[in-house]
Amino acid sequence: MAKTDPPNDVPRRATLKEVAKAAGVSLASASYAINGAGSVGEATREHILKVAAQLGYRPNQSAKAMKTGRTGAIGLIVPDLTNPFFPSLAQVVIQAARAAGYSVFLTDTEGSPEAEQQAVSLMVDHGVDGVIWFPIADDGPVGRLIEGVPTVVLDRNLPGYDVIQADYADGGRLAAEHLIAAGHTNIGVISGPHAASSARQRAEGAIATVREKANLTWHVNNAFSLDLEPAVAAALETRTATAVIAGADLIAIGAMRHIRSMGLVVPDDVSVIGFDDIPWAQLHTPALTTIDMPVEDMAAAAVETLVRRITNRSEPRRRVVFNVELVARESVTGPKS
Amino acid sequence: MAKTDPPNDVPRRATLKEVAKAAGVSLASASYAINGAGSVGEATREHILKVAAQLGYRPNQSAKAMKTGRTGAIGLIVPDLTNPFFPSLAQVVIQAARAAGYSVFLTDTEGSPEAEQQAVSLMVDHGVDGVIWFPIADDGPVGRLIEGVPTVVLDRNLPGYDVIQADYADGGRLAAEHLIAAGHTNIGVISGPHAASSARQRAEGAIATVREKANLTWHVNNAFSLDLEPAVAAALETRTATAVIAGADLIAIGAMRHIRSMGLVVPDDVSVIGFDDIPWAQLHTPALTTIDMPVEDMAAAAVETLVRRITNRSEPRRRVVFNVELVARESVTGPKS
DNA sequence: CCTAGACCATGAAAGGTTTCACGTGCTGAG
DNA sequence: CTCAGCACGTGAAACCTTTCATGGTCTAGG
Repeated sequence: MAKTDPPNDVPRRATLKEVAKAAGVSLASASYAINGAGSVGEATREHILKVAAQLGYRPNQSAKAMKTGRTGAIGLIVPDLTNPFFPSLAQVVIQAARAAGYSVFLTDTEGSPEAEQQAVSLMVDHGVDGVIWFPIADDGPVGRLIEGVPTVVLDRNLPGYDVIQADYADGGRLAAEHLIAAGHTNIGVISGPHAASSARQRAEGAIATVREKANLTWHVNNAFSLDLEPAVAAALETRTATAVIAGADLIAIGAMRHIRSMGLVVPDDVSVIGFDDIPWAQLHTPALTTIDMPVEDMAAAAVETLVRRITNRSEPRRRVVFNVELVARESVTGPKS
Repeated sequence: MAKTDPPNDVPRRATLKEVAKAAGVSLASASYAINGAGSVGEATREHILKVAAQLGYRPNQSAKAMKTGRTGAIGLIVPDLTNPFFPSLAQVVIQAARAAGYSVFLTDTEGSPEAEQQAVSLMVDHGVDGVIWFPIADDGPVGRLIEGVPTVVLDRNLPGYDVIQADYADGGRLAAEHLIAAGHTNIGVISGPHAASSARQRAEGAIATVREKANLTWHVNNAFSLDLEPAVAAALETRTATAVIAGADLIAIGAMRHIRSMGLVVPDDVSVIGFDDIPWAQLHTPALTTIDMPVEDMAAAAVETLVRRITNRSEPRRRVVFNVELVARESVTGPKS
């Protein structure tokens, strides 16, 4: 009876040593040839490359990582994949990373700081060269863990990190102006959780402008997603506002559903404006007027910044703020006369 | 002038050797203590653990991987993150994987076989313990690359792999029955690209049933997403069908938009039924009747199967088929009398 | 009191790669 | 003709861990 011989269904990948031997050169030369570094004669290099290809050589990344300290992986940490904004972001990040030769660990923190903590730690332990982090809240214990790993922070201005943001305050302003220009004077604001600076900025931008040029009928915060907080529902039900600015498209959509369930119609009875321009926004009926930010550019900038920092840790910190713009659709009209 | 001293802004993580030295034990003992393997006295183990914690020791995964051949990472390959079906899937996979101690490399193949090829190869090179793969088409060159890496295939029945599927044919049947029960006799079918067996199954299930109990007015395939193929638009414009079965919710939504742009209303003029039950389906106006499959269960099953195969490569192949169900909403009514 | 084992602990090899420091042999300038 | 220097190659160390084989100490049974 043969004892368990090496399973031949799992063809071990060729090692560099084997390539070197097969090519009749030293390990060092093989390495140099393949990495294009060192000094190898043109003829030898080609020969080695040919042999390597023949053997189907693929470098063992773990070993490589051990020597170089580079894993070729980056992490992307987002709060909630269920919010369509994030897949859009992830898609571009993955694509850009791939172009730069990196693979992407994706993790979803489920909106919970504990999960965020755990996720990040798993990721960092795993050995990533850098992290793109879209924090749930402004800060928290996670910041410490990431210490030592190049990190670019999306959407929030965390001191000490590279930061990619959009000009939310201006977005809030734009939204308010748009409504005011349409003739609204009684405007309500629903904002996201104020633990997040982004939500604050959006709200503050809107509120400041509304206060200045119209009436801020009410302001509720801490709305999170499609399911409306009771406070939000209550505010909506006062029917005192003819227009609503929501801190996110998801919130806006939730609000519109609620409004409809009250027997009112958007935009005839109440105008609604959102934030993010998620893909559904234009698919919704009525199509949602919203504030659009250049996700693609932001994602690309994030990757680019991260790669830059990975390759040169002493880069000066960067903070890039992208402009937002209003995209007018059907969910806003003038107030009922 | 000091020559560039070791950068102290990047605190090198403690190595196991350092822990061992600090604890006054051998490297081996430290390793055993931390991994809970080998034989270490209770007292020593605790001491080592304490020292390790103090030093903030985190094992170097690359080194570990090199010895053990396990990277603790799995890959998830999906066609298109923009289709909300996939983020839902990804979310559960990531979560389940995390629970099992794995991190997830996510990659989006942009619906293109070349990108798929490149993505997979990058991933495999990177060293993943296994792959969950949602193929674009039924087969192709990628299959070869994955050879040697444990793989579970989602949605398509690829021979030789572990497979997780939903019973699409039955879904098609369900959709057709539903329409017929509502009184429709002229039914059109729009299906996805027939290169994908899933699309074929959906269509075949629907068509068989329609043929049997009503009239198949027309059938166009190769629809892909929101943007309708000209052929699809043309079919819709014949206005010969009072109900349409679409091979995916995204297709259904695209169709509804087109129908509306023709001045017709869903469901009064045309009933529409989709496939997938993506989150938008219920948010859409009118809410979309669709075939729901248990994404969470499928994702969890995929991870579980993969982990099983990783830890025991000689597991028998599995093929799990999940039941689908129809969720009735607003986009279907009886035909106009 | 002796010895077999149990129990702990350790040294050292191995795993695949990069890279430093060095050694050849040749070219071309003086 | 000599020798500096270049181009090309190589041996070996180092990266951090796991794990095998081995050795020492102590206990308990005979």
